[in-house]
Amino acid sequence: MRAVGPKREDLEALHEEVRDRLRSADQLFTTGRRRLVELLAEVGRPVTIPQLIAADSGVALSSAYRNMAVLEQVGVVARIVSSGEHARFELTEAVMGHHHHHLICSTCGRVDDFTVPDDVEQAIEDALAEVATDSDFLASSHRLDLVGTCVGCASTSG
Amino acid sequence: MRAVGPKREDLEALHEEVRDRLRSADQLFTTGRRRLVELLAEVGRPVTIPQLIAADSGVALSSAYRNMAVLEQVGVVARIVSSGEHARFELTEAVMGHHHHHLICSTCGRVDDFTVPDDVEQAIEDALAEVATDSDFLASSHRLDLVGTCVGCASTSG
DNA sequence: GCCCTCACTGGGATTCGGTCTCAATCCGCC
DNA sequence: GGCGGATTGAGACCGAATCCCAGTGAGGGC
Repeated sequence: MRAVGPKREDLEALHEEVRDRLRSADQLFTTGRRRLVELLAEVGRPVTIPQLIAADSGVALSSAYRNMAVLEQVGVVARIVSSGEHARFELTEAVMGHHHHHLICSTCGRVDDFTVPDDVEQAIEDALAEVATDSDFLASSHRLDLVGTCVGCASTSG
Repeated sequence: MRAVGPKREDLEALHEEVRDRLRSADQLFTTGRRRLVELLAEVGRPVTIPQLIAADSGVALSSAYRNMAVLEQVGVVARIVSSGEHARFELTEAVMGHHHHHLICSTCGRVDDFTVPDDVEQAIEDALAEVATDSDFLASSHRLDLVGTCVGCASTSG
């Protein structure tokens, strides 16, 4: 029983946070945007716009893409372009409050979150800081993805 | 003076390797495919098809994409979809002989290669192996990208 | 609570990266 | 050198994502 959605208070705190961020950018916290945030919070992993529409037929394609762009701009959602297919969206680490990485299934495209132990994370950050310095590169973040085959695809194909 | 291209012998060894891999898949090592491999070896970092065509106007769009797909299939080139823009291609670690990661400029989209110390790489692999086990995920590879701003964009924008 | 204004919505047209089609061409083999 | 099949290249086509614009809803002033 995973990804059954956040507890009530968490959801309200999340909406509060989103509302503030939108206001700071002179944007309204409309019903459609609220719905997108709720859907993303419910599924708890990166999903595509078609998936969101399938889950809630009341969401319009163009509005979904436009609102995702707005929410991305204010730092509420992150866009993930893992392959050539549909882009995926998830709530950012900034609003969810925990740093994580992605398990990417190269067969079905599914993406899940995972975390690594703090000491490994620290080692990675240290190493990357050095690389950035050596390369005259202003690093803002890092991405660590694990690419392979998810349980579902593994059992289906083999 | 970086990325001025590989030494003569390296290039021939590379062509040999590519020819073998293509033959194993019942594919020909044609002039067009040779040209693509040469161009990729010359630039030494992930580039888009339009960039390759700009560098060598004798390359046709459809053929370039088709041949990249073929070369990808036989493990000679890797496709990188860093953002919503053009996909980028580079020679694989298998034919170039060294494991590396990517510096991605979120402003101009430019991608460069970098490596991390062996001990850090090992720590990452160990941690990921454990994650994969815990998640019932069959991992085939990992990707570690550093996202930020490259020197060119940093100096241009201020 | 009501109206007025203006941002937001949504359906379809449009853009654009990438793939497919198909006749012409090239390559490897005999 | 000639034959047969794979490859090429120009353009048609496809699909993801964006743009356009008339209609709608949200929030502020009264």
